[in-house]
Amino acid sequence: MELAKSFEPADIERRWYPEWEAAGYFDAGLDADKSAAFCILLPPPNVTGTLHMGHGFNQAIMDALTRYHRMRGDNTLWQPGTDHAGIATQIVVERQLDAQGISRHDLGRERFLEKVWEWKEFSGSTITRQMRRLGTSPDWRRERFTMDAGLSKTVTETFVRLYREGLIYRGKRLVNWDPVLRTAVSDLEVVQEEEQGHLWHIRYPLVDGSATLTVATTRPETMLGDTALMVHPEDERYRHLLGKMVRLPLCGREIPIIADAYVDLEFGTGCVKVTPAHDFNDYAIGQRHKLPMIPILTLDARINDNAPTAYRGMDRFDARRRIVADLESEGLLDKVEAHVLKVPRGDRTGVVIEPMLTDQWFVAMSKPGADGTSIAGKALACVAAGEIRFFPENWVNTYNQWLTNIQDWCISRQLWWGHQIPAWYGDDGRIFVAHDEEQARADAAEQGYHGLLQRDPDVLDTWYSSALWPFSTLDWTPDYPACSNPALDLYLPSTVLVTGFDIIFFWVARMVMMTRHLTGRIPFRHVYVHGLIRDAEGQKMSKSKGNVLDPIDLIDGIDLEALVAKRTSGLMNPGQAEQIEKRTRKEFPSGIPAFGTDALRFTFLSLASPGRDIKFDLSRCEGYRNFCNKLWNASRFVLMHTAGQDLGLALGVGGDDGSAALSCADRWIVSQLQRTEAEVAQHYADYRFDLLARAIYEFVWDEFCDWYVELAKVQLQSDSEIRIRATRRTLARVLETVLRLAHPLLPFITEELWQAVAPIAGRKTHPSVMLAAYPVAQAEKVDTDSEARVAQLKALVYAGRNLRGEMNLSPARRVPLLASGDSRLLGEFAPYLKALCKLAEVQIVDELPANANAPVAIVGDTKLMLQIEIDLAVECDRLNREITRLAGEIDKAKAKLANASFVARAPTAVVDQERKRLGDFVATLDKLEAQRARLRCG
RNA sequence: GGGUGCUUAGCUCAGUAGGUAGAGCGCUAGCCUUACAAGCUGGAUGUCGGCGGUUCGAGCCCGUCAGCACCCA
Repeated sequence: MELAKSFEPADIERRWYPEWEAAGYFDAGLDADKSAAFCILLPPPNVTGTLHMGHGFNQAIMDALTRYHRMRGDNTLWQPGTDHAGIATQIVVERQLDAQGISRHDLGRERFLEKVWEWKEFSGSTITRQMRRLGTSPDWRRERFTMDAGLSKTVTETFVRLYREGLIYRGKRLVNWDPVLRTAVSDLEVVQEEEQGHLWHIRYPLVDGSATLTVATTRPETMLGDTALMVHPEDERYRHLLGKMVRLPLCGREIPIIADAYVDLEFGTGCVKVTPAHDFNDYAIGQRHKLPMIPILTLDARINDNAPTAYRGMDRFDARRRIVADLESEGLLDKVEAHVLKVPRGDRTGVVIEPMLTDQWFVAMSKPGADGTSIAGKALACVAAGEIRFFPENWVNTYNQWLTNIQDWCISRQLWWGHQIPAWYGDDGRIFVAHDEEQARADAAEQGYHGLLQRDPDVLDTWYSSALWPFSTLDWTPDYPACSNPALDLYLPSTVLVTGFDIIFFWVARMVMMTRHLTGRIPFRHVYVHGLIRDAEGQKMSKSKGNVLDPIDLIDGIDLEALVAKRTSGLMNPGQAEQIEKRTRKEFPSGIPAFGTDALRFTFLSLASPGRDIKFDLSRCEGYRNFCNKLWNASRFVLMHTAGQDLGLALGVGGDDGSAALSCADRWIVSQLQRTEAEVAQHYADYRFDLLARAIYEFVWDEFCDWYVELAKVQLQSDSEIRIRATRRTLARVLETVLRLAHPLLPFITEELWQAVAPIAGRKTHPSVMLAAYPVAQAEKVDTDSEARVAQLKALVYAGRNLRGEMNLSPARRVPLLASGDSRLLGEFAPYLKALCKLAEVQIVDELPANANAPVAIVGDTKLMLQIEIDLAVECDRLNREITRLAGEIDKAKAKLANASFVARAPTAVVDQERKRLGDFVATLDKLEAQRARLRCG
């Protein structure tokens, strides 16, 4: 088979993926006889668009793990699927309709949902197509969607169970309300952002007219709903006013002055207004002091009829301006200060969130369930007990801290896209939670209600169904564990969850809580938490910043114009287009070249250092594309010298042409390979993909290509057929092993090369490398003798090359070398030295000629002399520099050894090592000085 | 206010038994050496954020300060 001169990924990728998939190689392993099972759940991508770099990163890791375990022979499942992403998806579709001038209300719920399903089909298939481009190997036949019938059934079942257990309840509470979406959102969906605002100082007159109290507020419009003023109980300034009434400006209502230690004496005037219906802290205070709650906003954040007529129907921000103006004209505005405050905004819409008193459904987090422990308590316990481990470990703190201070989870959303809440209401307000309407009706009849039933129109928070993902995707049924299935038995819990730290709360903690509570099992054993992919400047990638990269564009390449067009289209704020274009043209003046999937994956894995975000660096990607090319060309070399040749594969070990024929170099590279294999296994166990990638990179490039292949070239010139065969065999087998070793990181190139190399190496055990056995280190092949000898050889080669460099010899110029030292060893090394140092010949002598004006290098007991006429001054200068350097090292070593404390307290091995270093330095120095004397340097 | 992480070569980052500071990219000199110019060979570049402590010995452990980033309230 003839390989192209350089690595061309596109064609290879196009060919192999469909073949793997069609052959069923990704299918779940369900072999009950195997002891090991490995499972990863794909964090289901949202069906809101396309994959981004974060997905690529996340999936490169998961696919490496999956392929690794599959090759190790474990029962293996990578469970794929997508998430309906309630709010996000509904927004996308609504925006599309908006562009046609249609609102969802024009369509009605049913037709709107049809539109969303159409979008879901389109987006879902885009995502899975992109995943295929990344070479991922999940079991596509098991693909699930959070709103599939089976998963929806699980949602309903668990909701009913938790309701009956008293852990899901409905109630009127103050919740985070997004007035644009007109839905409640959970605490996690609100981001607090620091913004420049104002602090308005407003005068509230006492009813008795004796004085006015000044209150500082960041939200003057909420005063319409004030039901008290509040001061600190120990605040001397106000103590005499406690219990008195003030008149609420603009409204005329009389409200009391109360005391509560919550008040910060230092902030503002030390006197604050209390609006229990529109502020979370005030809500708590209102309950403590039994204050009335007066909501003053409608669900779209306009002033409602509880307010004076003048403000009714006004938008909250218009009302703010108007109220401030009115206060000013009444002389009640004391002053306005600039003030930095935290503004709550919806993470999807960016709109200011309004605390709003509404009826919602909640999951009780810290209330004990039927078994006496709470859902959050269970989640804390299984991590504390070590059943679930985090990598890196310190994320446990974040997890614990959140669960310890957790609030009840608001799970109802006033949306259409999602799982509709299985609750039906009677005309009398009674609630019947049931699996379906029929059952609700039966329940109602049993309780004596025979009237109309109306289903709750709301849907569940997307994360509710996501929380069930570990078992819902494995076809859990309500009869579990009495009734199960092989996949559920094998893969719950899964082995490791691979995810970014940004969804530890949203998803990880909730999966632990729900899975543990509902199935009694933990959802997964390990949680590998990785960082976020950022742009080259460390900025978060986002459409609005115009700095997103599409992983597919790094694979296929993209020209500048297309990239600019992509980044500037569909912006929420088209005004940003110009700047985005400018930046893009500056950062990618010639677009992005095609790196191929393997290079991209290798880049992701190399950058996956724990506890660190990733500034994505295109030059790294380029470097790993070059690495792929290196591997490709090394394989070409090996194939050139082995294809159609006799490798002596049939000959037994120990025979004439068996392992006895292996040279020192052959044994050395095999030995290094074992060490690399062992190292790789350890890095997989520790989830250190950065070190893993580097171990493979260094073995392939630094040891195999730079050294072994060069040494093999010499051996292939040997006149011993036995030696040549052994070399061919070593080349082929080491390469074949490397291809298997690297396959989980570089699936495509390794497959393509393995198909050519494995048969030659006599190792075509399977139709695909992804099914072949993963290499396992064999301790008996570690050969410290040959390692030491090759280390010596390397040192001589380095010394020879260095001499050439120092003497400014052109690489084309071949010169003779004289060597003195261990003549047996030098005899063995001579052919290698000759080739690797580009020498005309290597002559082994007892003593170097005394009076030659030639450069000499000292390596241990060996002296190397290049036979060239040189400028005496240059060589003396070089010797002097080397002598000075050594003298410095000797001084340091001597000082260390003269330190009695060091000799007495440091471990013997360290002291011995230091003595040896000193001895070596002194010996080398002596020889250098002798050489300098011979040359009669000045 | 509470918490976490980071600060090592020009850039991006490794350095997890405390024992002679590393890689890639970039820079530089020279090479189309029959696997690879996406390459080969040689070279330069570091008060390991500051200060203090523990230790025979600190990039690594402890304390403290500074700067940056993020999370929670």
